Amino acid sequence: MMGMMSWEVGAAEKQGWRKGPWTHEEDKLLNEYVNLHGEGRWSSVARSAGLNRSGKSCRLRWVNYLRPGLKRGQITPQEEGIIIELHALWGNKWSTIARYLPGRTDNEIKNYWRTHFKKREKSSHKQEKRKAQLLKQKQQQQDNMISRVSSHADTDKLLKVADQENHENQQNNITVTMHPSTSTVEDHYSSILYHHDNNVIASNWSSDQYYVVDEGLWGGLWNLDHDHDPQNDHMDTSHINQIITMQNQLATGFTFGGDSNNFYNTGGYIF
DNA sequence: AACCATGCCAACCGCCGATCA
DNA sequence: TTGATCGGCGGTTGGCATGGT
Repeated sequence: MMGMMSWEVGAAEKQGWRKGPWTHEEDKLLNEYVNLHGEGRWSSVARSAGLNRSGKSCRLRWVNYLRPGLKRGQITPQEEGIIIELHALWGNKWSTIARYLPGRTDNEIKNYWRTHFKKREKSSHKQEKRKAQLLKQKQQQQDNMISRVSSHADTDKLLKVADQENHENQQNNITVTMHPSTSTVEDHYSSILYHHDNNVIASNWSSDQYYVVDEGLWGGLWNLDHDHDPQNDHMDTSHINQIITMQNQLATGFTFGGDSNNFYNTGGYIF
């Protein structure tokens, strides 16, 4: 990456860029410049504003500290709940999670998570190994599912896929439906629900989520690798909460080690 | 009072993908 | 097509504050 040297902070010292905490004067210069010319072109901001800082450093300072509308102070219990839920959905996608917490930065959320939840995460490290094993085992099964579903382009065809799945799963008493809240074909790809005796036992929501049903019951592992981007599909928090509620329902249907509110780190079968 | 552990947070690092000439 | 540049991301570090011994 030699071409990146002028941008990389790692080269800051070689370039003579200043490092370390920002001074009030530097903040003032950056603020004035961005207010006048807008965000972007960070490397020229550094030069034009008379800042002896790398463009990357300027961007970071603006995004995490100077940007208008940033919230200060402690993360509220409500916000914590959202962080927990969205982390359960997407893992360490801090910038994605931050989009659902107005005024909070990805850095802030990341720091908060590290401070408050990292310890709990460690305890489930062993369980992660088990999950990885399961993942490998089921990869082939999952690939088959992806190729089947992604070959269809509209809802009718997707419903046929569901029928096909139903037929294949008849022996196990498993039925397949589409999640009722979906409105686009893309959503349908990621919203197939699996039922057993009228109970939802698995779903395909989110790229990073693998919902494993009780091994004794079915042994299915599904992940449609739907690359969910909240900016593109305009999903709001209430929709997220619907999904989370659904996930909690799913969780209670599994053989979980902890309560459904804490399934994200209980070593349950969602990961 | 001094030391240590821990929490917190701003800032840096390294990498990757998009864009552009 | 290729290399340079830019923007953004997640991971990590280091310094300060605070509380306990």
